[in-house]
Amino acid sequence: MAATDSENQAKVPPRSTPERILDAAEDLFAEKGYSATSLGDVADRVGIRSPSLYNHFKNKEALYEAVLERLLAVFSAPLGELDRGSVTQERVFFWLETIVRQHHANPNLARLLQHAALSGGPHTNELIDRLFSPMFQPGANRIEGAENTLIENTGLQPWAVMAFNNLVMSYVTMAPMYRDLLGQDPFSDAALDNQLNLIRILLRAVFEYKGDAPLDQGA
Amino acid sequence: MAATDSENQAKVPPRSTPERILDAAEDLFAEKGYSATSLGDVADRVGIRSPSLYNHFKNKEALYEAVLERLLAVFSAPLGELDRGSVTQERVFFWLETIVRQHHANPNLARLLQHAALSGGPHTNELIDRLFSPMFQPGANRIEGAENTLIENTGLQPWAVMAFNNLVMSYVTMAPMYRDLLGQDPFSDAALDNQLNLIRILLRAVFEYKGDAPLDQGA
DNA sequence: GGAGCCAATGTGAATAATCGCGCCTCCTGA
DNA sequence: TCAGGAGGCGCGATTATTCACATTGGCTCC
Repeated sequence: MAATDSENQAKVPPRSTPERILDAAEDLFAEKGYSATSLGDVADRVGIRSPSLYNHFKNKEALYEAVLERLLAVFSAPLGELDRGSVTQERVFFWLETIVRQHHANPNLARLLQHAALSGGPHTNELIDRLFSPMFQPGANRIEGAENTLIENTGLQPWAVMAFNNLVMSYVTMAPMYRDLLGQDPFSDAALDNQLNLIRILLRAVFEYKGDAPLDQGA
Repeated sequence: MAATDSENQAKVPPRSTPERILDAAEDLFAEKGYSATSLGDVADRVGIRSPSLYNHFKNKEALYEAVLERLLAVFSAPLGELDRGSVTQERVFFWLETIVRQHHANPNLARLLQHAALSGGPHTNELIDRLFSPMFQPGANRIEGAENTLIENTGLQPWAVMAFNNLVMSYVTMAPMYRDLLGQDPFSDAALDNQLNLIRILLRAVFEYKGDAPLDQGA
């Protein structure tokens, strides 16, 4: 039903100026980080002069906030979706798959978050809270369907959550480095399948690990 | 004998000015990235004025190169160490453990690399080659001790290499975000143990995965 | 052991470019 | 007609970089 684009009606023919500014700013903030992004670059990409930006956003920080807000709105939906109901291996995987696909479709949130983790910047703490708190909520990620010793016995559960999250996000932020090494466009459909397959394998390990037979040293 | 410093310690060589510049620049480049780091910040941290930097380094880019070179010298040794001999699960784990410990001891390489992956910067391609090529060398990472179907059948081997590498590096670059959520200093010894335990579990999954019983959809 | 010298290393001042940002004017379309 | 949105202009701060200059420490030669 989104097929009303180029032909007949008034909706969405050209994006509005604020939207085009947000688009450009999102890409640039994600690539260079907050402080290294200049408003001149943003304006150039939109096709206007930098003072004109101030007709739409109070200042650089407000523009950054708006970019964050728009990204968070897209990603917040699936993040809280695992809270309700029993957490089975299948549900976790489909939850991860959703997030992976979302990051593939728009890699900018992961990139922005990585910049924030490295260098700080405005609203970093708020950003962390809104993205990560849902995942570490007491009750979230509580495995009920299986007697998983990983969670209860070794106390590694939050570490596993962190690891899988890092896996998904660092794929986006680091993949360009592997383009040559993998011999594949990291954002192609085939690459996405490969990444999902590997995640499935690793997820099985976490779910089925019973704590027996450590590699070669006492736990 | 040569103890003319403060006490009678044998070794307290006061770091030379170039070394102190490199120390400061490494921290700042790792935190803010190349372009967002100002030479004034570097000079301030050393305790000199920024023009004095030019007595020791040709320009900002040369300083950055020197920082990279010094870091690569530390990390290049274990990277090529897996090339020779059979690749067993134990050897891979100890190899990973070495790298993890090195990143914990000096997180700056991972941070610098992450900045380069996101924003580019001088010598990024060279940096990628020198760090990642050894891992993807034909012959490297060739599992001989076990009949691992992951490698040969599913073609996921380079993806697994990439995933574990991302796991190690993104721990360093993202861990600060999890400090509150994990309730632990991510760079403490206890945290390091937890990370190593999880890596061990995931590594077993990759080694022992035989390709049977995909989660719930045909391979 | 001075006198002279040079290279190394620091400094402040100056330059040109770029930055975020405010002011003010002009154009356009409803 | 009129207001919103774009551009021109410019201020003040910061950037990398250069230069002229002061100070040092060690070297040689008498």
